[in-house]
Amino acid sequence: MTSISKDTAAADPSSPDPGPDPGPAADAATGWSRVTARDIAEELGVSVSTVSRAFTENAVIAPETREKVHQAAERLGYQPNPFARSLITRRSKIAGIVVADITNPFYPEVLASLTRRLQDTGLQTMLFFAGPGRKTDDALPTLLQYSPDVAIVLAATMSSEMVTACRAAGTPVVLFNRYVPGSGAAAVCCDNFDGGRQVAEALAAAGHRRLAYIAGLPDTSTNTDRLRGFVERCAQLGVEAPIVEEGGSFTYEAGFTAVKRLMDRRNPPDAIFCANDIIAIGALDAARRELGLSVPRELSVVGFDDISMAAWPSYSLTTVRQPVNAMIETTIDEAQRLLAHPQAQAEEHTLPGRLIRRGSARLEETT
Amino acid sequence: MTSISKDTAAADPSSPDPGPDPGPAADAATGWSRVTARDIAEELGVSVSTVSRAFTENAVIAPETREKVHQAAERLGYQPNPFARSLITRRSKIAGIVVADITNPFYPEVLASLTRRLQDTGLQTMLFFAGPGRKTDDALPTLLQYSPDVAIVLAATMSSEMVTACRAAGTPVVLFNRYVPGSGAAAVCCDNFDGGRQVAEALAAAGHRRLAYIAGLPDTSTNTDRLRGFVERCAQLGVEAPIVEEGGSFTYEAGFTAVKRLMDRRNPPDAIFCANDIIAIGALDAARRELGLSVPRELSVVGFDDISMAAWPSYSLTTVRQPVNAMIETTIDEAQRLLAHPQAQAEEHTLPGRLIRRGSARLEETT
DNA sequence: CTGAAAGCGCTAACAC
DNA sequence: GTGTTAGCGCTTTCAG
Repeated sequence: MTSISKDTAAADPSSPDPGPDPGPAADAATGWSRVTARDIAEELGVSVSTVSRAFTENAVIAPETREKVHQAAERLGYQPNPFARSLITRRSKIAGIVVADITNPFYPEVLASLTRRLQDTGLQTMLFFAGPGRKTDDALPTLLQYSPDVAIVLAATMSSEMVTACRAAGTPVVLFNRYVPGSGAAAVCCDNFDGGRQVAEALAAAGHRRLAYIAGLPDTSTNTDRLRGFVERCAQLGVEAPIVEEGGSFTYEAGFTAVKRLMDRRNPPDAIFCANDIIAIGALDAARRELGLSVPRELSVVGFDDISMAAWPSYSLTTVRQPVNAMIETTIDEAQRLLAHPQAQAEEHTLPGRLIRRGSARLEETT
Repeated sequence: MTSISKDTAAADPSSPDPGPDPGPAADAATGWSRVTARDIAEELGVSVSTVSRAFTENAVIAPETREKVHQAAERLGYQPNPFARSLITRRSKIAGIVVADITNPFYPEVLASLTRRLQDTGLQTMLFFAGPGRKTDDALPTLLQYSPDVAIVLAATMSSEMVTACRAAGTPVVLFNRYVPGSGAAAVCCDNFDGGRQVAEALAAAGHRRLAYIAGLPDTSTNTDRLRGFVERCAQLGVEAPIVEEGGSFTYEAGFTAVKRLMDRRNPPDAIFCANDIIAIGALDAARRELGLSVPRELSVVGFDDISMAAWPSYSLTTVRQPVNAMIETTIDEAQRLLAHPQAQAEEHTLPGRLIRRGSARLEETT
């Protein structure tokens, strides 16, 4: 697969070779050497169509012809030009991924797995960064230029007009870890609501009396659903309503500063549920290093995501694990479904999360 | 024969629009539909060439014509198809980025800044993941298919054959944070050798007597250069040669386990220089949580990179800061230079790093 | 300054 | 099964 046209000297009898033979279609001046289907066709004395067919699944072509073409291609270093191809097929074999917040370690992890899985499916990834400062909607026209077979939006909201525009352009959109109700965009999420409930339950069962929530970016479904589940379950269990402290964003600093405000209150909480892991880690650091608190003896901290850092001994963070791999599979499936059936109704998928008990929260009833 | 044969008859003066009025792009607000240059041309009664010229810098076209075209384009939601364009211009306006190790938080940070800066330059990013398990060389043929205007390789080595293949295909390669001597690939690195020297100097000056180095991935220039600078400077300063402990990879776990082996020795070190930050953080965690050591009183730990985590209070890691932004600018400049002058000699750029003194190392002479 | 014509490299009918 | 013929949407000579 690594071969490049090297020793194909005999191919072109007419041209006086300047130095080492660059093979067919070489442009010595620019350094450009791109082997085309025609080069292969001429080399083999077949038509370009035949060469094309050799590289098309389910094309009618004699097996031995295909083999011959593949060999020649290998030898001369030919690969079909995906741009020319997609001009006709109207399939770009490209997935456009929009990332809003790479600061949160959850997303590099997702991005890596997602891209890899996409590659396995034959889709290459084009990456677009939105915020901060750049809205998702702004990144999308550029993305749409490339008419990707699917647009996957990580950690960001988008306007329903934009979703409509994408669909009009034939590009299905799948939101990952967000949903925009009524937008018509497909979405794949962890069950944030239930995750919040699980945390409330575990914390209440362990006898925590005064609960708090450190919020992330307002108006995001992840943030509000986790909170809603948490609050609602507290109410059901007869636990006093949690204090809600605005973090403002899903960042380390948000958690770091919020926890200090929280513990400054007359009546500080004995357990804090954070909108996500990176907030929780910030909170943990501030609690221990700045406030000198012993975790979990004096304060329990719970996160959400289960990023790899959560398992590090320094943090040993109790958290709700998002089923990332399942979410990725679902995302890819949904994308393929939407691509295959352009008229299909976009679906919102919700996958269950699971509370991972580590050391940052006291979760057994103390005796 | 030639391409224009579709509506020779029907496309006369005022074509009566069938049904919904505005023609090909009803949703002006949403900004996109599959509108082609021809739609604009017909709408305006000009030729496709003119439309094309309106979107080409330095093309000869009347300013008011260009304006007219732009307005129509805006109104109908037209954007040039980059694939069709690049078929002719042989410039894809795409940067191919190969990432090997996203586990190391240094790279998401780089990736984000790099992609953003590239976007500012008018280049979109295609992302390819190599290892673990997938070699860089394997990712490159796929990348080359898209004939990106530049290939940027993060954190990975590649064979010089592959570099040659890329150049032959007209794609300049810039290695970021690695170099492969004699490969002919351009490279942008922090001065790892000097970084190692700086650490040796600071550690020696503070009176540390027994030094150690936790190595990362063997045979990478980052790893070996940092070590070389460290060892060499120690020798010059008359400090006993550092113990070298193999970590095996640039990971948290590598640091975590290596430090335990190191401290298990008869004659354990009192200062450890780690091949990068994430190793150092693993080492720090193991030293404190597993071995119960007080840092920096009983053990100094120094990293390399200055990832954002290094500044967190839990770690407060003393480390050598890589000049990431300058490295990115250099990378982009070098890429553009190589693209503009295909025959130009690829250069290896080395930018100075700086030791950031935080709390994980005792760097003043104790009294 | 603009339009007509000729492709870029490829796939997709349609013949044979 | 394979070749021939039309384009995909665009840029680019080359006339005028």
